[in-house]
Amino acid sequence: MSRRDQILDVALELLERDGVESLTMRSIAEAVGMRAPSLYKHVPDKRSLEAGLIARGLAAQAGVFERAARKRSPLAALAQAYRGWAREHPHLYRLMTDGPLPRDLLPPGVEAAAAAPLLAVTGNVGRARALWGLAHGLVSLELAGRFPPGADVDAAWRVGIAAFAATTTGSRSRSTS
Amino acid sequence: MSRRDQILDVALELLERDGVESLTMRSIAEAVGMRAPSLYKHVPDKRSLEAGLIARGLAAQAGVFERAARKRSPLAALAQAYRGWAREHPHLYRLMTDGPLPRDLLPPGVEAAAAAPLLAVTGNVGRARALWGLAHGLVSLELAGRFPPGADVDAAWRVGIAAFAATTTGSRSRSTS
DNA sequence: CTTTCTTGGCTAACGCTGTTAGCCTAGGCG
DNA sequence: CGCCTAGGCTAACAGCGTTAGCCAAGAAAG
Repeated sequence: MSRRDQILDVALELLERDGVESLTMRSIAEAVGMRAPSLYKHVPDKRSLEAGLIARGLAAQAGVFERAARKRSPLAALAQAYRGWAREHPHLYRLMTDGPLPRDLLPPGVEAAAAAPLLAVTGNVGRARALWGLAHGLVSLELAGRFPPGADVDAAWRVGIAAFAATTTGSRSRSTS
Repeated sequence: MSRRDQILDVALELLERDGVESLTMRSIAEAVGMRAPSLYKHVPDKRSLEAGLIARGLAAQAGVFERAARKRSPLAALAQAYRGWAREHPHLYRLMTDGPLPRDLLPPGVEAAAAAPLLAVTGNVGRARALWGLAHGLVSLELAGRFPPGADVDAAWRVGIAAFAATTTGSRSRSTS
């Protein structure tokens, strides 16, 4: 295992435990057992380090989503998988979704791999993006604590996926854009 | 106009022009015509200053959304108003939605005022939150540049609101939670 | 009218951030 | 054996939010 991967391991652990604003070059370095400037012998800058974490997150999502898409009611399973993964990795999820994707630093294909199951289940791009919007929006609002405490978030999800499920049967493959 | 309001004016202008990472205490102070530490004679800290901007954003949204909710097809109009406002004030929108709302620093009622039209149009809380999730998710993905360049975001919105419109008539007032 | 006190500016500085420059040492290799 | 590179180090810089402490102008009180 390369030193870079070891740094990413430590950084990921730190991120998931303490959140994104505790992920500093100095804290990572200390956890690895070196001083901050030495990190730059293995990683060009912090943005690239974060991109490494994002790539891992996308790869993990891809695996989870693929499995969900093979279940009996794939749309609901996918939605549940999306929300579940986000709640298990809230800090990583926020790192992945706050701010634009560092596409220039990502291994090619990893973004598409995470999106593929969603596209497969929904059938067309418009529906995929709408469903993605719904899922990301609900997750994002939930993680940010925007819903009042005690709000029935499950109910909102049920309403949302019901709406999409209805149009699945109601107007399947109407537009193929 | 109090000095605090004048500072908020300048900060808002700065935010909307240059984005959230250019909104520093020193840049605000310079634009106002003073040094950074002097800002603390009028504002307790940066978080409270940002809360002031968020409050203005919520108030502005409330006005826009109320007008949209009175149109002929309120759901579509509301969705369009939501997206339109976010695109007109992308930096403020991100400031408002990245991270949890500073509810302790917000004038009471302003959050509810912005949410009220959505609740009125959808009828019940579950639907309101699902639609909010959809709108926020699509806006957030669009502003973060998550969709590939040239993606038909309009189509995704059409699909999304169509799904909700369908369940409006199909199962109106089924759950009243 | 004078004295006192509050308001609102200032500079200097602290601890934090990411990052760079430059040094040094251990180990592989011709 | 000598050299060169890989990978550590310290010192430092600029910029961040923020605090301490100083000082002048003007209001307020006797």
